[in-house]
Amino acid sequence: MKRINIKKGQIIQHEGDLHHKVYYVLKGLLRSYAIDKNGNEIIFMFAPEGWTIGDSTAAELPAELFIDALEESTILEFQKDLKREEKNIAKIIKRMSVLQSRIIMLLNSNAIERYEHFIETYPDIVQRVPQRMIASYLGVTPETLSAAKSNWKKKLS
Amino acid sequence: MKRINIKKGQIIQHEGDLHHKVYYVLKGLLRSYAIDKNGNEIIFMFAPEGWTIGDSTAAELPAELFIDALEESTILEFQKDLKREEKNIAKIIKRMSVLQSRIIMLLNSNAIERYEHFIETYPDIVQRVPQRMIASYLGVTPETLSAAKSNWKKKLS
DNA sequence: TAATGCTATTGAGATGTATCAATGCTTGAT
DNA sequence: ATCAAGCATTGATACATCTCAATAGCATTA
Repeated sequence: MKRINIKKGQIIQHEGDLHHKVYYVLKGLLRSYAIDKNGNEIIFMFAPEGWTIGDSTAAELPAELFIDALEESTILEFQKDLKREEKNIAKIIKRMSVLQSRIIMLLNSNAIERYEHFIETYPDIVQRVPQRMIASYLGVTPETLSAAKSNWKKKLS
Repeated sequence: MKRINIKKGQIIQHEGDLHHKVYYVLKGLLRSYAIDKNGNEIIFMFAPEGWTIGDSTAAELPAELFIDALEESTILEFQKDLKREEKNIAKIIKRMSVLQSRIIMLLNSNAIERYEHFIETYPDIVQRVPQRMIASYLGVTPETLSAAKSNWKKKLS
């Protein structure tokens, strides 16, 4: 276990890396993301204080995602270890539920519904990341999210 | 642990059920699905022989999904049990990887790319379920999937 | 102060997908 | 054999989202 300070923009896991580690965020904000065939960032998750990131893939497999810091952060780095993960089995199953809910949301909701759900679920993160990254997390373009918000406000008034 | 035969169409888990069980498929084909606000089925997963279904949610939480049989099936029913799941931690983490990949696919691919990926990944299932259910799993309407396949074949020739 | 880069917004037009209706096909039941 | 139900396909139209370009705001830096 190692305590590490990382700067904004610093990448701590590259796609294809083999030796997996798990990161617990003490302070700051990290994200994981993929790069698609057109070079676009696809944001998979955000990890603020108290979250763990880098744990959804098997240690034998190469990482599919990059992980970097969106703010100056302090993290704890752990070696991947089934024994430890066994102790956190309840937490892992809870995270599976979250992934399941997100899949169902992606299967049947539109841009504005996804955004509403996001701000309800992660109100703190909304303030801390650029809107274009939220758009990426939601699976829409920044322009679409902006327009959807605009229509949404009109409707409310 | 109980061995159970179920008929095509029979529902073995209802949304909102509290006491969770896990089902291992010996023979046949099951699926899990949600019903959205418009009454549409949203298919979350298929489970043919050798698969486990009903394990992605915490036992304390009410089920979000229905589970039923798409073919006459034989299953083993287990009580949910963290001790047993600890032994399968590697399997659970592998399933998390699958969910992660599916999310990334839903975030950035269109109907035909999703379909291509599906038939490569689950070639056996394609033959066994109606196409409208595959469309639901992919997050598109049956009409869109049908049209996408048609365009796709034209492109190939 | 001015200049640069990053971001959010807006609009126009193109593309993808949904909705609705009609048709023909297959399957299972009577 | 007939009938009914479910399914896949097709086409027309509406809607959602994407792409591209222009603009303005804001922060950082020269």
